[in-house]
Amino acid sequence: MGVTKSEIFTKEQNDLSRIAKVLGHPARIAILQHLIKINACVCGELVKEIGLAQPTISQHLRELKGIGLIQGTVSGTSVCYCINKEQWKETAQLMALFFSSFSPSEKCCDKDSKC
Amino acid sequence: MGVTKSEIFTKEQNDLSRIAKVLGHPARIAILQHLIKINACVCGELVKEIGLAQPTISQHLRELKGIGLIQGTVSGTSVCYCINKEQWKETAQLMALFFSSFSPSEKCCDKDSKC
DNA sequence: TTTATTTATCGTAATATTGCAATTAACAAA
DNA sequence: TTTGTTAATTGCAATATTACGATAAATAAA
Repeated sequence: MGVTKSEIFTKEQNDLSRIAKVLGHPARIAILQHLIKINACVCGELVKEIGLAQPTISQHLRELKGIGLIQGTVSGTSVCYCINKEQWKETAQLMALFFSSFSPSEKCCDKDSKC
Repeated sequence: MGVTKSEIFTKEQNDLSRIAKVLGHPARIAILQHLIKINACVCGELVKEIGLAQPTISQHLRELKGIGLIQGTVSGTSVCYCINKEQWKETAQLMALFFSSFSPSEKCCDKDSKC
């Protein structure tokens, strides 16, 4: 049915997967990496930098804005985008917390272990 | 057109987004969290634990296996799943590296900064 | 062998995503 | 005002994802 059953999951699971989903496209990773590399604002250069049409970039920017990872400031006819420091930190911590929740133990799917 | 233009992005961007995409569904986060919580193998319990049909869970498990985050061991008629330690560590490092690539600087989209 | 159990696969419907051309909106400069 | 520039929005086509019923495959138990 193409529709995710969000209601049967916890807020944490939905929050984390929402962030991951937005990061789940190479163009959006590329946009973030470019904003980081330039270390300041970028306007329409992203369209040239990434090889996608302007409406497509605009759409990806909106999704990144949707989870707060970037922010845009209007400056004349152009818009400056940059990383949102606070949200970046929060998101990084959320991810780090998730990955650190697993600590390897010996008994797992080994040949003699019973399930 | 619904198809991602992977060829215009770097391997790093494609790898990272591929992982994020798989993590971008609450059911797959829930599966991982349950495997972590049980700290050992789980077989068909996942179907009861998560509220989705058996073919749906099987499909999600296949995607998680696809990026190596979990592994399955056949045991009689059932299959034991657990976290793949090595891949988990590697994935965690890849994510951590990405998030640590941004270090906040002062000049960014502030009212007086020129783009 | 027959039956039961468990998981993977197939097929399909509903919905979501990706990408772009065309257009609109907003502003700056003549 | 008119013209040009930049970015967002709209509309649409192609493809992907999600979910599940039905079925198949594999093994265990009777």
